[in-house]
Amino acid sequence: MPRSVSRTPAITDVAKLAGVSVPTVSRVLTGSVPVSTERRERVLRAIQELGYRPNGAARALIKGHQSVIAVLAGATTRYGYALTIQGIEEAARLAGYIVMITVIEADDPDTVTKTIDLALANPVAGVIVLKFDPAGIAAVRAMPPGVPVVAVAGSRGSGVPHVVLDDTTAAMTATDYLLQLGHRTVHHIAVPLAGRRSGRSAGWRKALERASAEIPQLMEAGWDPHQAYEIGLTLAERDDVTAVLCGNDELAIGLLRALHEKGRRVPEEISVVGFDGHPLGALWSPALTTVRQDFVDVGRRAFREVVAMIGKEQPPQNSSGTPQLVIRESSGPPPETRRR
Amino acid sequence: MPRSVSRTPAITDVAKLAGVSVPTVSRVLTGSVPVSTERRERVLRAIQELGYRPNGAARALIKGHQSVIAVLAGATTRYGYALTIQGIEEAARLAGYIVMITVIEADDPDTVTKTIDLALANPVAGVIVLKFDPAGIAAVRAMPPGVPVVAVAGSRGSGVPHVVLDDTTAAMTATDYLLQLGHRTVHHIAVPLAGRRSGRSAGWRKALERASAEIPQLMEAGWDPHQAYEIGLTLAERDDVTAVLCGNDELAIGLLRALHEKGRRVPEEISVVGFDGHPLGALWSPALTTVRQDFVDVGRRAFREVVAMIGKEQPPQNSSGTPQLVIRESSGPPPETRRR
DNA sequence: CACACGGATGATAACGTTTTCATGCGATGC
DNA sequence: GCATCGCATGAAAACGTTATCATCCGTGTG
Repeated sequence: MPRSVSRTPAITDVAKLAGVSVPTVSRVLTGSVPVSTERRERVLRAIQELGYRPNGAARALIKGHQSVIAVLAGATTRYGYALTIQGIEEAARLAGYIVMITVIEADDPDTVTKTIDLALANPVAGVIVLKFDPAGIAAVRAMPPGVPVVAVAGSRGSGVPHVVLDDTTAAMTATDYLLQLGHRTVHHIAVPLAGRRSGRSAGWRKALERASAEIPQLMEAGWDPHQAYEIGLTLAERDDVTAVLCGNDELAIGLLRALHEKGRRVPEEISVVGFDGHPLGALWSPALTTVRQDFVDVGRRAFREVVAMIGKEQPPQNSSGTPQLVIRESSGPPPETRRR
Repeated sequence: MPRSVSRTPAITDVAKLAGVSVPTVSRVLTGSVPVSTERRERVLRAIQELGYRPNGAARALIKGHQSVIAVLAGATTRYGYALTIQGIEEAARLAGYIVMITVIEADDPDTVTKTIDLALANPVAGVIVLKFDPAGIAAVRAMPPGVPVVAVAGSRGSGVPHVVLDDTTAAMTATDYLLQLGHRTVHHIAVPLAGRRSGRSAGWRKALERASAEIPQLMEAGWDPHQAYEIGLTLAERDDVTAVLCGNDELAIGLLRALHEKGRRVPEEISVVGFDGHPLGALWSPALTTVRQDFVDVGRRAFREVVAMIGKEQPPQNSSGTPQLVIRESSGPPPETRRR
């Protein structure tokens, strides 16, 4: 009979029931040192009987080394975010780590610090910050020193190690593609943070500059595709717009809807290119041309990097994933070219 | 100068530097007992200087009460899954808890048990299982006794407390709606697990039975919208199909694409209704009629339930969220009615 | 036969924090 | 003016586990 009904069994209870010492039970559990078959079986039987389960806190305390990776993100449900987290989780699980998710909702320093403190109140081995938005930037800035931290971002940054998903190159590829089709210039509906430092907007601008094309006013949308829809309604009235690069596929789909409602034909009159490779983009009519980004892979790389930091090892060579232009139905030559 | 560069500072280091006892530092940290202003300031200064950060494992060990909630899920990126996790995370963070995510990849007992053991090797207060698929069912089954666990599912189940998202009612609502429009019957493309116990398929069947309508063969698709697309290609050839209820919005969009390619008009010839309320569904052409489910709310409810279990409190009254039929462009009366 | 050796085992220390208990001290009540 | 009380503080115990060290026993070697 267990000594106390209310208390969860501890290793001492197991040892007592099995008639062995506490360290022997521990040895059976960890398998670090051989234990005679007879005792091992007695111990296992006692564990079974008591429903014993080692206390993780005590384990973590003595081992000093933690096996939890904290992920800080401004959101979890957006396509790129969710996929990156998936990559982190998968790599972590395979390596025997567990991931903790904490959403950074605001970007004012106080709230961010409070949220980070909550996350870091638990024993974490390292931190991965999804630096895709202002909240992510604030999180990186608010990280206390001494904690291994890696940022995942669309472009390289300073302060902490960055694992990048080369957004700049990706946006240049997409913009170049549209220019080569004959478009005079390419308009751009950007996701937040697009202002100055977003890799996507930077790549778009750089490609236009290199081609000496006119650089139109950047249109900033939020994350909500409806905002791109609203922008699209006004864009549909303009006949100087023949190609639009969107900051992500959701925005592109919002834009497509607006153009459709206004009777503008895609790609005959206007070409639309999205960003990310959202699976639903392929099922639109017209199917969305996009730049596929390997978010899962960047998540895996971030995990490897943070583990290397923990172990003070040399980080693995940080190949940034190659973006892939996926040409589908929503892009083509501009109307002028067609008329020729 | 800190004593050792390599070691992270502990509470003893703070106490030494501040010239107070260890418990006093602890009292400053927890605020449980008043400390004289002078000492409090010395302690805070020492903490600042050392960059001290309390060890969560030691805290968890002594307090006995953990503040980590483990979430077990078959996937994280699918719309409903991601939103449920979002709801859990939000509620948890506000209550001072942190969530750990672990994906259950396979559904064979061995792998599942191993994954759960990995998750439970950490100090967790309770577990929430997303029982939306076979992996989730396997996880619930493999949970060791003694751990507070709540399942989130589309229909009520046994064994552990369930927080439900009344899929059955939702599917009945959608099916009734289509029948009332005049459709002779409603076809159904189901998500996995649809076999016998899925609430969605059950509701669809029940509504047809109640209306004494013919019950067509259920078509089972995976989670990939392309499978619904494939099914749609064959469905487009049949003229006995006038209404299709899909197991989720992604499948519905795959179906819409197939019908569009085959030149079948929606909703004039065929009505399509999705499930979940995916934001992109509203931007399709035609905009997708769907049954919106409040996943975020079910996540919140699951969290409250598991916290109640931990504290042995009476669980909050478990109102199952009311599904909401969102009628958009993809559904309408059947062709016969229109001809009249 | 004495001795070293190796393998299994138990006693004890250690991890870093909070809680409990005891102490000293100034203020208060009779 | 003495006993009592409350308050801030420090010493020590406690949480549950693993690591370290010593011990014991059996075996092989000289």
